[in-house]
Amino acid sequence: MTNEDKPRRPTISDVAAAAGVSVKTVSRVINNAPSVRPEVTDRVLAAIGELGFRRNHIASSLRSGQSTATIGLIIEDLANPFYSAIAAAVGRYARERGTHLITASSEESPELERRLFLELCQRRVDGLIIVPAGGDHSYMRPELEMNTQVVFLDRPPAGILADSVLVDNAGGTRAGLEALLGRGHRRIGVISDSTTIYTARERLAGVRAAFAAAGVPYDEALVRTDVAHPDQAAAAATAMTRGDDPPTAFFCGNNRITVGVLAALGGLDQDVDLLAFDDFELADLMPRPLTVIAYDVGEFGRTAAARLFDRIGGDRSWPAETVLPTHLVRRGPQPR
Amino acid sequence: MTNEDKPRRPTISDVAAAAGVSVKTVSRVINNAPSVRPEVTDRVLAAIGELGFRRNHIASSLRSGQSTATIGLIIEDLANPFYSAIAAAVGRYARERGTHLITASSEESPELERRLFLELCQRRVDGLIIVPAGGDHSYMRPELEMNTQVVFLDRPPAGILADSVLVDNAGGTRAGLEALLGRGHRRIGVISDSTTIYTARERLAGVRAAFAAAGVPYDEALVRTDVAHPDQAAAAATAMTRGDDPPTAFFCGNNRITVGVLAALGGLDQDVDLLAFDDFELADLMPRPLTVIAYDVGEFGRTAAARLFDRIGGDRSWPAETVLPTHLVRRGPQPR
DNA sequence: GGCCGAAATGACATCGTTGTCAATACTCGG
DNA sequence: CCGAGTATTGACAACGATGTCATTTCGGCC
Repeated sequence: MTNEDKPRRPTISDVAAAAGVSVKTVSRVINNAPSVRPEVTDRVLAAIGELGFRRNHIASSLRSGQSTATIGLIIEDLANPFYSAIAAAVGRYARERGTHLITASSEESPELERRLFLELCQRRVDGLIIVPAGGDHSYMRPELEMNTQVVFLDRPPAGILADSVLVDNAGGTRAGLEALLGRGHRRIGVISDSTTIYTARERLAGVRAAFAAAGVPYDEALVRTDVAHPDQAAAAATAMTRGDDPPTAFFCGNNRITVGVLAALGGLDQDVDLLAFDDFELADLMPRPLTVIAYDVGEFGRTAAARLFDRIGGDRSWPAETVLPTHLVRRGPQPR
Repeated sequence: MTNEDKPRRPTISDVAAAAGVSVKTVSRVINNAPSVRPEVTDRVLAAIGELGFRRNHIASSLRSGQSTATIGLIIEDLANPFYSAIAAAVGRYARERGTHLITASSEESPELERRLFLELCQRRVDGLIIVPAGGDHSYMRPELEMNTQVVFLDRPPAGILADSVLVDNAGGTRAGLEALLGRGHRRIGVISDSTTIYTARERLAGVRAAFAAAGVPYDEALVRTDVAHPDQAAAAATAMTRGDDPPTAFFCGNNRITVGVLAALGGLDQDVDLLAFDDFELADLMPRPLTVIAYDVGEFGRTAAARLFDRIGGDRSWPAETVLPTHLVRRGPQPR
């Protein structure tokens, strides 16, 4: 005869009934509001414990209207260590501020990015950090005007004004290439992601600048763009090494490409030198010389998160672009 | 004089006013409910477009009460590629079902796990996938009874009955060790995570079983547990190799340990053989023979997600334990 | 003892949406 | 042209919490 088959969660009003007080008093106790006698507080807390009551965060944030204590993160692909490092940093930063994180992968599709963004807005996240896939973000404008905060990470916004946190793609790449050139390399294979992507364009610009400054011709035959997957990078590297007058070094435009090129070169051709944008964990164990254009990815994520929380906290200053520096690190076989 | 400084989001009732219909009719249009004349639908849609209205998902799920179209994922550390691969798989599976994912890292703390779990329940997630850090999950019982679905991943629940999805830790490890023993190794260093962790215990059991079956003594001096960080693993490996009668092979109990051991061994001692639980991306480029106990991590996550969605969909069958098989893969320098 | 201000408490409206149910409009058959 | 049945629409309550404001209670003081 008990209706245990009806597992309704206890509400604030169940607690009120059990404790013999009004719902408002229960609300006060839950929120540590003043003006509740200790004795009543105890009674309410007892009822809460007994019923296993937990405040419905949904209802709470609907009523109070302001904060859902949730932020969104839209990245390209969580399985990519670069992005998961960002997600981890952002998640930790958020957690330290009592905020939860909804992560979504846009899979590099502008359309999906847009859908995810709007869905997260419907959930009334307090703000979003986004690594944009699309080239036009004017669709965000209404949401921005309605007080949703957005910080762009790794790539700047287009068509709207918003904070962004970037790395020094061109400068880092140029410095890296200058190092390669300084080591005597003249034929350098360049493998890049799609030039629709900001970072790829910037990095290629860095390549060109370095070549130009050194007076080395930019041989189109040694440049391959639109490489979206390690396998394609491997194929491109293999093709280049098979040509006549093959490259003596490669520039890998991102961590996915580096993986592909490393796999293609395998344990052979120890002489081929590598310059890679993005550091990675096992870099030192790679069987060949390797210079990485490195930066603190955790810091990258934290910086964006800090900016976002400033905005959520009410900062209405003019949007700013923050650029993180890179530095070169020699990896691979350590000379002993 | 305009009050644009008051960026209130338009509500369903603003739309109703603009379209000259009742809120209920707007609600019908939003939800594709039948019985709205096309002409009225158009009028409402026009108003929606004009005002930039977006349904408040918070209010919606509060009212309808059932689903928030959100699930939670509690893992140890999103920065670990193993967990990020899981998160990516779960996220994708969820997204394909119109569900969002809140990811949280417990940092291997039972207390934090508990807090995160309860917080996510307060947000009324439809269900959770959890890689538990704690050894007692009876605190979850009230929530389970109130219809929150939980699937345990990688480690089974303790103190409650719930679905779990595991891998064949003991069997996989035993098979791997048998391979090592078959290759003639007799002194095998074993480096393991804390034995408070289920997977570590199971894998150690697999080690012992393999040793016992082969009649090889289990030398405590070559066993190191409670290794939580690559640096500790590196230190442990270094210490063992410096002993007299050093191991000719190592078993690395998880991917973090493998990283540490690889770093410690560096490019030297090409003869030291490695057996590692968990495959990893650059394994083939490692400078030494390597056997990995591999399994499909994406499948692992998807299996848990599928189970969870079955539960959310109403499956009330008896909780089941699913065990994924492992297989051995030779990695490292390829014989040619 | 009675009065005053502060503390404690509760009644009720409200957040933005959807469920219930009643009211109205329209269709078709006879 | 009427009535039955269906399609369309809206009024109102409700989801579970909190804000507003009124009311009650209490301690202290003259």
